[in-house]
Amino acid sequence: MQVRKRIEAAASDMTASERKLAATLLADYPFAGLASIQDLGRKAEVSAPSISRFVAKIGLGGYQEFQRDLIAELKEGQQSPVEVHRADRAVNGGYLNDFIARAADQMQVAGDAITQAQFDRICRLLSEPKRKIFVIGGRISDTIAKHLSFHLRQARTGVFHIPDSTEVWPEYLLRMKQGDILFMVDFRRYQANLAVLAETASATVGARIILMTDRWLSPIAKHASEILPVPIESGTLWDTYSPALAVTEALVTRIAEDNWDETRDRIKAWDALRLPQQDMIK
Amino acid sequence: MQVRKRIEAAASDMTASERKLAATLLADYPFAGLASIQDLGRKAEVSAPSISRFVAKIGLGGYQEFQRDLIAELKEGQQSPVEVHRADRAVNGGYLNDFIARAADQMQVAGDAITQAQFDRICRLLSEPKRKIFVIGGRISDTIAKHLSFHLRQARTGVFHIPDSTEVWPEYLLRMKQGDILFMVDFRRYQANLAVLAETASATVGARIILMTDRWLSPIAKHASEILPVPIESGTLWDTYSPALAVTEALVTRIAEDNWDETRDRIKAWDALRLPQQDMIK
DNA sequence: GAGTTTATGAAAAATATTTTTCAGTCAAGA
DNA sequence: TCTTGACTGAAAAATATTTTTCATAAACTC
Repeated sequence: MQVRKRIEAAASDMTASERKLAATLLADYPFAGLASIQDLGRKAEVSAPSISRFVAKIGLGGYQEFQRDLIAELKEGQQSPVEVHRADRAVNGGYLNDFIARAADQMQVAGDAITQAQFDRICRLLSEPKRKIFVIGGRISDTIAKHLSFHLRQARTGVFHIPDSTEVWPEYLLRMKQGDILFMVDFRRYQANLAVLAETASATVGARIILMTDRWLSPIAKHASEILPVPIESGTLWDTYSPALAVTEALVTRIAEDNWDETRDRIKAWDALRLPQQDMIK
Repeated sequence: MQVRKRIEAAASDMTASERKLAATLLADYPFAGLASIQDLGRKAEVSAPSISRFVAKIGLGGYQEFQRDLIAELKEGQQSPVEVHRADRAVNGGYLNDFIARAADQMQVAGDAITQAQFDRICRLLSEPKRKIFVIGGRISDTIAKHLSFHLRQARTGVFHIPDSTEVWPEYLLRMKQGDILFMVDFRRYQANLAVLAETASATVGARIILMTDRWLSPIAKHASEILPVPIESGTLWDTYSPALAVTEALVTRIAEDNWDETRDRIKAWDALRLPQQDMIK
């Protein structure tokens, strides 16, 4: 139940100081309740014990629980940017447009959650030629990981995409050296085997792990030295990976731009090898 | 100064656990910071002392001051969410945000370019249980195609992802019946072999081709009965596939929602088979 | 590879916060 | 006016929270 409702429900049966308290609380709801019990006491001109009793009276376990509830409400009620946005353009509707608007908003959120410095740092790490780069993702998110490794491979040497099958993992682990990068993408419905891989790579080999994950943080987080948090809630049945893809693309594009000379040469060389085969079809 | 800005400002000079902390904080800003230092520590997989030091580093007097600031911001922002949001955006620029803004624009374009009627029609085609669905993409765009087939497979039977290697294609072609769907994703640097596949499938087998492509229209277009045009120019060195992914996600989400009962059952059955293996790792 | 620096968390200490106890106050009724 | 009972806050006690200290581990440098 909402805290506000609880207060209203108990209103008929309140003492003088409790009413003072209730008024103070509701006058600046829910922020007044976020101060310490002392501060709130001062503000409402009521002693701390009265507050303690009040909180018990409205059926909560204690002042801390009371605050937790308020925060939860606030978070809940926090009008998501999506809603704000949608109100903005109320007109255009349609399933697709709606979906896209949400995805676009989540992308914005991703942009805000990743600092510029972090972005630069990760680009730099992925650019250093001495480090090898190993890339892997989860069942679904491997598509994102593939995108990364594919483009990274055009910009530099030493990029390996680790296959799904755990059987060949040791082979890749053996190839890793200290300081090499293991870039992992893991979104919810985290895979236990990826966590094991992370553990091994960081503990045994000394690889540096860069993790792209959602806000609940995959268990890999504890081994990671860089975390790229990306929102994935689309407000629908399934998650959206568009923000993750956008961030990935931003990374690889930046890296390619920074190393343009090498990238251009590599693409050229690569095309020369690929084109003759391209039309080969039975 | 906003706490978020403080974090960004200090980002260049952070240790590993501080970065983890920053990521956690920003991923669920500002609510993550409203928990107790212990809880936050648990969430970010970092010790309480590290948080204490972190808070000092970003120039605040202590955890309590940090929380007070967050609450003040929250209260501030509550007044006029839209304005605050806008203001935020304007300031922070940077490569990533810039990139994301472009991608978001392109997504809008995609939304406008696909009519609601077409979107619905394609969803319906992909939902009809009698038609089998074959999916394939180009070298890079197969990422998008994989996403489609993966999710589609959760909503229905008879979904096949055609592998890269041309050698096995005939096998798939033999399996196709008139009226089956061949969903192809092909962006510039079109692959000749895909065009051949399209030609064969439509002329010989009588499959219906749905094509997702960019505005230059892949050579497959002439065989396609539905074309989903998606913009891919990012204004940078490389193209962006975010709009394509967003459209794909919109499709599969809509389809799953429309066939929710079946989808739910399939996912459940699927999980039952998958979970026991999930932890299987050497 | 040895030595130095730096970062980290466990434990202890310090601090802040909340709850309980308890004595005083006040109002209502005899 | 006295008694009774409920309400209140000061102070103490109990808790929870935060910060400091310190030993260890990791990373970096020469």
